[in-house]
Amino acid sequence: MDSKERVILHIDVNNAFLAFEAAFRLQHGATVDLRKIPSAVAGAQATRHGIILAKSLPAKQCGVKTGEAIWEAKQKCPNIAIIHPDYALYMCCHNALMELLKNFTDRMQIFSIDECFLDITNMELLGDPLKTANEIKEKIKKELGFTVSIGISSNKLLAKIGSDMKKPDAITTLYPSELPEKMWPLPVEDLYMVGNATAPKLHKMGIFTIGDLARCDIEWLKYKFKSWGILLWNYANGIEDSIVSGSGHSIIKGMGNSTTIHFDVEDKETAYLVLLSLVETVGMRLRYGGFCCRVVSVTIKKAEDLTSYSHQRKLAVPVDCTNAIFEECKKLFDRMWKGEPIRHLGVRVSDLTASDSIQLSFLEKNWEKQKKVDAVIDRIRMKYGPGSIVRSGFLRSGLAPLQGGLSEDVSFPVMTSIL
DNA sequence: TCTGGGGTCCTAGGACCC
DNA sequence: TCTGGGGTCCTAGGACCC
Repeated sequence: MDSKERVILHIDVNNAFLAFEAAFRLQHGATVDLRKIPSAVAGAQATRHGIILAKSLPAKQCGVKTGEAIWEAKQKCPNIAIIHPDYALYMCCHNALMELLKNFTDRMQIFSIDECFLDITNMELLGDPLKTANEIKEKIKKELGFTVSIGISSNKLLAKIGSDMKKPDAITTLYPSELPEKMWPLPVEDLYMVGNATAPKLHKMGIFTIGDLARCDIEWLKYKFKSWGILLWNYANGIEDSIVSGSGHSIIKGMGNSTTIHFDVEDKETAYLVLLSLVETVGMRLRYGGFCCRVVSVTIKKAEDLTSYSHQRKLAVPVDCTNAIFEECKKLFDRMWKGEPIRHLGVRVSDLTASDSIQLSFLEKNWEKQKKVDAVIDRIRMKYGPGSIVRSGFLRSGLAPLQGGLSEDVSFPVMTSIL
């Protein structure tokens, strides 16, 4: 039995955040299309969130790069228009896009806020895959007002690489038979999973194109990079067979919340307050999802050199109480902090279990009373908004009492090395 | 006026057990 | 006069993605 070749599409919104803004503004009477002038979506400099999140083509032509600071972008492109991000709008656009795509097939995997895989195997009734892709592309442009790039292949990896090859508003096929001609001449850093650390190492080994990597001895790569080497070799040869996993099925492994504080934190009390604001949100998300966590971790990013370090601890019993998590965070923080100025703090919980299946332990502090308090606070915030109940410690602190989004916005199955 | 925030997976080393 | 060796769990850090 030979299994039939699959047909996979990868759909990728071009310059997503900027395109969402542009489309929304045009629909609401704007006369200028942000995509046609030098522009970018970037956070506020005053609160030290000023990096480029998305940019227009004219800005890109000036040399503006995603991830760089606003002042750098302005040096290259003095008249660049800066727009502050509106994540609620982006989630609306995301939802609208996914709704539209659902009409083509339910074999669909949401990959990020602006990316999606469709499995259209056995849908010949729609005609040639190119025709289907074109139909999707035009429908999105007409109904949602932004353009996408689509890659077509027989697996997710190649579809994804394909969608990246021609932009914007384009369709590219990248079937295995096309690899020598289309993919192997590309620089090795264009390969999915070859990042800033791996690329220089490969270069040192004389590997500069994806083809160089594909023709490498796999044993040598294995020796050099362990399991990573095998993955790289497979990817360079277009080998990848994960399924398009239907939306919503992926199991969440952990949740985190972190923030760059708009001033350097130099005392413990302020750090505690920031940690609490982060835990408040994580705790609510945890309870909202019906989870308890067993591992709590705290990350500190130093103001001095922007490097970070973290500590974590596994608890004897899973918890979901804001205070329980906060207590642990404080202990972790005390254990690790050496007194240097802090730019950024993060809290993360993992090793999640369903909250209805946990056992009470007589050894750990009993959090039953706290659970009830959390439940009441959650209900009030759900009904009257996150700001309706605030801990008094924040009142004159100049800090936000809750940090980070309360995401009904599904956390995405996000990128793993096994696509 | 320096560089965000949300994820996943892998590895190495130490503790501890048999 | 010897320090083998396998296994699991835990933690810190690094790599990658959007």
